[in-house]
Amino acid sequence: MVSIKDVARVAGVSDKTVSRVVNGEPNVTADTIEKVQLAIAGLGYIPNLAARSIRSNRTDIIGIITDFISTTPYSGDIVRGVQDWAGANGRTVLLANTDGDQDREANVWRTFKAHRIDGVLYVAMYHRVVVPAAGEVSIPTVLVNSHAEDGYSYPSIEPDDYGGAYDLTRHLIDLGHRRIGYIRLNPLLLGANQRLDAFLAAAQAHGLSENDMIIRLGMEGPIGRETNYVYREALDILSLPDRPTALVCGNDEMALQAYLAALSLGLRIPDDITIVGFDDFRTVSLGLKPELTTVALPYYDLGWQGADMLDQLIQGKGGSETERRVLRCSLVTRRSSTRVC
Amino acid sequence: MVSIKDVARVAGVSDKTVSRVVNGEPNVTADTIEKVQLAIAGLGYIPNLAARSIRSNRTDIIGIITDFISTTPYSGDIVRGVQDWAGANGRTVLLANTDGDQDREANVWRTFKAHRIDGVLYVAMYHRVVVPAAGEVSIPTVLVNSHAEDGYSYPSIEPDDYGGAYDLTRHLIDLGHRRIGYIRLNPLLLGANQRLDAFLAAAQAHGLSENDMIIRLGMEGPIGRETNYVYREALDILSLPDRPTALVCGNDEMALQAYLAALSLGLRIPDDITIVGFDDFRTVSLGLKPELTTVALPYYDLGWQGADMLDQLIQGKGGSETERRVLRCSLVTRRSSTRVC
DNA sequence: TGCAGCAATGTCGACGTCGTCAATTGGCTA
DNA sequence: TAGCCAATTGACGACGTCGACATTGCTGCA
Repeated sequence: MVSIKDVARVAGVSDKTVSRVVNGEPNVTADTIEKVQLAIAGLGYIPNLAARSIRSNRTDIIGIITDFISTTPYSGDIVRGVQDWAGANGRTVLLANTDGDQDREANVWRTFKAHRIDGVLYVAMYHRVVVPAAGEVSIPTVLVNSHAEDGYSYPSIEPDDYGGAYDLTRHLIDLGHRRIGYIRLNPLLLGANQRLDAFLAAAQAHGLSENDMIIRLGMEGPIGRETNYVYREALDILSLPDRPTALVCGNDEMALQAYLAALSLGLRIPDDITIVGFDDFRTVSLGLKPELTTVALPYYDLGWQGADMLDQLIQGKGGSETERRVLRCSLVTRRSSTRVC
Repeated sequence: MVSIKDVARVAGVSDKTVSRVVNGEPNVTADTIEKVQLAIAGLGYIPNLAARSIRSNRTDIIGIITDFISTTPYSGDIVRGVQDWAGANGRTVLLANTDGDQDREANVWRTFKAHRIDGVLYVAMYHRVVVPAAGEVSIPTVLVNSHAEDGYSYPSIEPDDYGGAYDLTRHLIDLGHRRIGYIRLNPLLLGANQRLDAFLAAAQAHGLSENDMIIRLGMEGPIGRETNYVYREALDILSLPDRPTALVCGNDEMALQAYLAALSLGLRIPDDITIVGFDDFRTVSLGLKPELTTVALPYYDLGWQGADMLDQLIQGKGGSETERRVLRCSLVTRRSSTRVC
């Protein structure tokens, strides 16, 4: 591998001068710069970041740790957001996945520390934090899509599930729906309760009573191995004598099953039944016909802004150690929801 | 950060002896080993891989470059396969995405070279290769989910779309289907032609004529911004007077739209119409009711085995420079396909 | 003319690790 | 008892880069 000294020799200057040119330091003659750049281009020299890092104690590498989320379709966007931030800011991204396994997680932290990375984005599906302290030094960490357990304090960034679900519910009420079905997410998921609470709060705030709502559990069991009742429950709700006019699903994948149930009962969407989802998982939300009214989770921004928060933390900018940022989830109105006539 | 010398001081030995213990070299007293390990544990020492790498010229880091694929739901499994391989083999994974942009791609290669990574897995959706030679040194590279353009030779690993589509078609024929609809993928995709060719070959081999097949284009246009005709075409095919008994979709997302079209026409799946997909994208294939007969793409294995091939290449094991590996796609029979009565 | 002041460039060593080779110890043989 | 060998341990330098500091040469001004 060609080193800075090779360049120096070819350019007929000292290695330090090459270093100056490479790092854009001042006080180098235009003439010298040209000589050096010529040599660099000729030799195809690329600075060795490892060597640089052992001097500077910075690697410009950030790590992403994912748990189960890497098996879900969502994760891609978070990671992409981080990558794009990194690309725009001269950083590189190390990726590791734990599958929710404690030992693997401990290993990942060790590896990241061995690489002396600058910081970690911990992307989880759970309200849960384990940051094993392998040694006393710990790495700046931002939690993405989750927040710290009580008693721990890490900066975090999350979607505002509550706000999104509230807006969604009000959208339905504004359309005149007064009898609404609701199929719940797996209660283990962080967003499950927030979404349901917001639904109930919005409904009550607009004068609906408990009798106006039909709430069913769509899934339960450990993440990745849950039992799924969605289709059955959807069929059931939609077959009720006093069928609701709208059906809210915990997420878009549940909405897919609700579609299938509705269609197989001969119901038309949205004429006979309004169906809405949550997540704006586009494979589903745009794949369904009519396209699905849902709430967009800001996954990409979670990644991008999470990376930005992490950067603040690394730079030691004030206040970021405890920041808990929440990103808006915006209602996406499509053709699956309509006014009650 | 605590270094090997700190450990040496605490343990009362030389840095070299600590190095020996850390790397499991022979000829160290059990007594010394214990002293050193005690000091390591006490200080929380973790070896600095960057420093190690500038001596050894190996980083044990492999890079993944993705293009558009990172925006598709598939990529996750490939990446997970690579990560799991890396975890099991003591490597770390650097991740970068190009969004198909030439400049970004060139940058990514530069960055990877700057990190002196051992090799690259280039994960693409296209039959297309650009490996810009920034300088004369090039990094061992394996193409995943694509292969080299004519004239270039890189090792590659791909799914056997042809074989999978052939099996799928024969499955339908075995079930007695003699009139079959087919909705094509975007012709830009590598698998599109292979799947169609296999379909035609299997059909002809079993005595079907061109008149028995209704072939439509489901999508066209640049990746990520294609126009989608699937729902319309599915409605059209299913409304034909001599409706086919089975409908083959280019992938599972297309099958989703076919389901919706069929159901909205009041057809029951599979009683009135058999529908099959391709990919086994589980959000869809298991989310559909009845669950979808499809062909599983070995994405996870593509990642794992791709990483393994890359490792061979890095180690310089013979023959691997031109290997072109193809992985079987296996038919997954579920309830959406049934015998014609 | 002499010298301060500054720009341009170079020398040297340190970062953390490990390969090379030398030094030390203890035991065993002749 | 001298001599030898193997096992154990340490001293030192090199990897590629850059920070601290030194050197060189030139300009401008008293």
